[in-house]
Amino acid sequence: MNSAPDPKKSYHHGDLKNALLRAGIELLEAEGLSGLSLRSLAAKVGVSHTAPKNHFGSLRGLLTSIATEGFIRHAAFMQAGVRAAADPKDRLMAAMQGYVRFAQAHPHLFGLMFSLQHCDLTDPKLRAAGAQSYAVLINISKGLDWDKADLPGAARRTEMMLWSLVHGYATLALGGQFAGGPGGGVGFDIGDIMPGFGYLPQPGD
Amino acid sequence: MNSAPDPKKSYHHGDLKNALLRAGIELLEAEGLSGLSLRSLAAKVGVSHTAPKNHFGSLRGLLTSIATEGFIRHAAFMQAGVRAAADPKDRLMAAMQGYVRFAQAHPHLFGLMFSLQHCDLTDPKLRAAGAQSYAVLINISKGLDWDKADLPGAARRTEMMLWSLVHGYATLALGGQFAGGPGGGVGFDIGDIMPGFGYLPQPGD
DNA sequence: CACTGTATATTTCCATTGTAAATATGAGTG
DNA sequence: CACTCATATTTACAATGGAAATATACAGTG
Repeated sequence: MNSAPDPKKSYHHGDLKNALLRAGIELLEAEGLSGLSLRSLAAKVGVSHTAPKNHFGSLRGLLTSIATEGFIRHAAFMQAGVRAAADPKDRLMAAMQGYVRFAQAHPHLFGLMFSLQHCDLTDPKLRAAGAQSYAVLINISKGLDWDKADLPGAARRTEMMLWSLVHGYATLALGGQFAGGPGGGVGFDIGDIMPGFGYLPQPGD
Repeated sequence: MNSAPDPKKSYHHGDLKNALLRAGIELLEAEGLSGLSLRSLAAKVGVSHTAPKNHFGSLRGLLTSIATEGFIRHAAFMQAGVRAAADPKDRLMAAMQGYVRFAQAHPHLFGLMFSLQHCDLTDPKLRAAGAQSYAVLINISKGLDWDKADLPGAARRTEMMLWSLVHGYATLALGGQFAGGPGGGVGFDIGDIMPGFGYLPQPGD
């Protein structure tokens, strides 16, 4: 009846891969990347120390899967804020602040998601999940009017500008680069450093 | 007579710390962060595998020192471009492009410099070096006129906006996030996604 | 010069980690 | 029931960071 069998009773776990994934994220968020090893994860779940490798191939594979799940949650987190907003201006702010707040609430996960060293950046699932997060920004950037809105490739310029701005802010704030120390006060919100935009009429308005 | 004694002749190297630092950066840039271990570095320099620990305390200490040197080079690289530029608009572009080009030319070093996990972010020398890079952006951002230039804290807003934008762009481009894959084409230059600025008269103009 | 203290470097040793290979388990199928 | 194969475990090994003890040679002092 239960779709998830009792993990204690059987030699075969039944849902070990998902259990490892969930526990892996918990371990990452609790102890940071250095606290998440194949062996510590196995110990936490209560299986042999090579079990994770069976499901993820390697530590790199595990971290790639965790980062993928991170992007899924990241996109959903932003999207929830966007849905709750009324007008284009609020939607824009909701997405940007959602981006930053996710990073602050899950610093280690966020760090892993954009790490250039720990994940397999060519993994299709990871790329697809990352594209989903990007897609949220693409959507809210439609119709934004600024001084590059008349040039060729205006839409792509706007997306890239927004993503660069919010990602840079989130990353630098996390590292305490603005404050002179990790965790120090930042001084300004993402909204305070974002250029003001007008809005062009969109199909459907 | 030589300030750097022949490293082959003596039991005591004489300048081992600097030699380790230089070789460490080489190793990092050649093989990535995973290829830079205390032991591989010691082997490259030709000393015992615990010698690096004597000078840097730990792997973390070594990486922190390398990142510090990275910021020094980063700031100098940007500053050289700024000095070669004539007017404020060129200086702005030179600093921004210098930031991005340094990241592209030294991806592993750049990644380490802004890593949240490998360095001791509280290290005073690291923080001072990072502040030097920030200072270059602070200087070129003086007098920039945009739609936040009338609000309180305008100067700090402008600095943070520029740094966020250029840092986000450099990071995302390095990870291939714009292109759908690592190393893929980006599409637009940093200048193409930067808001246009006016210039306010500065003391000394 | 001889003696000694100290910074520098090496040797030895250990716990942890990722990974490979061989082995064991048991659920599903005929 | 017997067979099969995905799933897990056991065993083993090389590499790493790090601690502690030891060796080396240079600088200062008599």
